[in-house]
Amino acid sequence: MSYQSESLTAQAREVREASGVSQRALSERAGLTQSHISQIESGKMEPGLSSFIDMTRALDLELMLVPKKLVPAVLSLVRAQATPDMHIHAGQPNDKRFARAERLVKKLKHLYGSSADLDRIEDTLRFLRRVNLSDQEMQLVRDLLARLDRYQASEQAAPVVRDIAQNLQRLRNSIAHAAPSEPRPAYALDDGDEDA
Amino acid sequence: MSYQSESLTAQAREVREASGVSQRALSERAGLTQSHISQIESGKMEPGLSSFIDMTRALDLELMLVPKKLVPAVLSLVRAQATPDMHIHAGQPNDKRFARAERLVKKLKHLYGSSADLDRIEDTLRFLRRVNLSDQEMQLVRDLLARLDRYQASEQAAPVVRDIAQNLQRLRNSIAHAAPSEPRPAYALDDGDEDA
DNA sequence: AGACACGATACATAATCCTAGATCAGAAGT
DNA sequence: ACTTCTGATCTAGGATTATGTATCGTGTCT
Repeated sequence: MSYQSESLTAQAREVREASGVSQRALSERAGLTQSHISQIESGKMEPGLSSFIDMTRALDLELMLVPKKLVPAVLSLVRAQATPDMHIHAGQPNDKRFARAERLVKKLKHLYGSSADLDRIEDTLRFLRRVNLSDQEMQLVRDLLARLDRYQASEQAAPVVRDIAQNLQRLRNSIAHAAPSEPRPAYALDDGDEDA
Repeated sequence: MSYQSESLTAQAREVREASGVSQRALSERAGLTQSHISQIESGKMEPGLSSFIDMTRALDLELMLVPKKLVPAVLSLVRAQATPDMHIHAGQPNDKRFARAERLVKKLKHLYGSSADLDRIEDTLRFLRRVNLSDQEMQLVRDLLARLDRYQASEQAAPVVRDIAQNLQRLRNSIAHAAPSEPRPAYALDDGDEDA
């Protein structure tokens, strides 16, 4: 079973993992089952072309046909853009966003009293602030903070806040546990446009 | 069934046709059946990923995963090479002459086996076909093709074929290098127009 | 320890790919 | 007219994919 597609499926997996998307989450977005994705990624089964397209599109990738001669050029193009920053040192306008978020949390604590969840959020934000985030990760943070902003006044903010805290922490963990020296995904993961 | 892969399969078909390869010839090289290829190309069936890879590799194409963001860049790269210069325009009576010539070459390859020279001629013809030629240039091509026609049956066609190949390539190079189109596409693509 | 999310695996069922033939109409070449 | 080559279709049958659901072991977070 020396599949010639192993390189492609491996790339897809790298991108998925680098983006912090679980097989289950991906399966929803792509319209496939988790078990299906697992088998594809581990090379236990050869996907149909359309399944693979569904899967990669959900990862913000496009499957393209390139003349063999141009493969090296395309590769270098992709790699160049692939790892623009990642953790390397920090930031910029994001700082403002974090500052705003931290102020918001403080205000919430003042208004409704501290809660474990709010503490957790505060904590995690402090951590995330000094890590340089990929575009995708930053997008996630942005979304979560936007949600926090939206629900701050709501009556039943509690469960939402809890969910946000969880998500932030999950992101933190994925970064903290990312294999130390090796794991730069070698592939792109930035998308970054479109907010919804 | 609006498959999301139709664009890819259509592209593959274009390349196949542009290369003058029949479905049957391709089916041999790719290890698939002709009927299979027909159905894939006409969108009547969705190929498996590995079938599609077999098929495209036999066409000197690679299936690559590209971040959506880079798609336009890659596309322009690919187009730059696909269209060496293209004085654009013109599908005229010359087309017929070229078609005939290409068939002739194919026949020769079939009869006497491929040779580097025949390959070169085939290649060059494909290029010249889409270029708008001056009367003088066209005259030259006409003469060369006539010679090819004349000597095809000859015992010692080899040196003649070689000479024709050389002359055609010289013409091609003069056209390809004349155009000042772009300084440097940043990714050189030299499609082998160096003389040998 | 208990709860939970992760990926891997198992299994039955449905769906479809893919092969291996043969055939057919159309375009070309002889 | 006859031959040859092209791409499109058909038939069957065997192989593989894909779904749905459920479970398992591992690790992490409460």
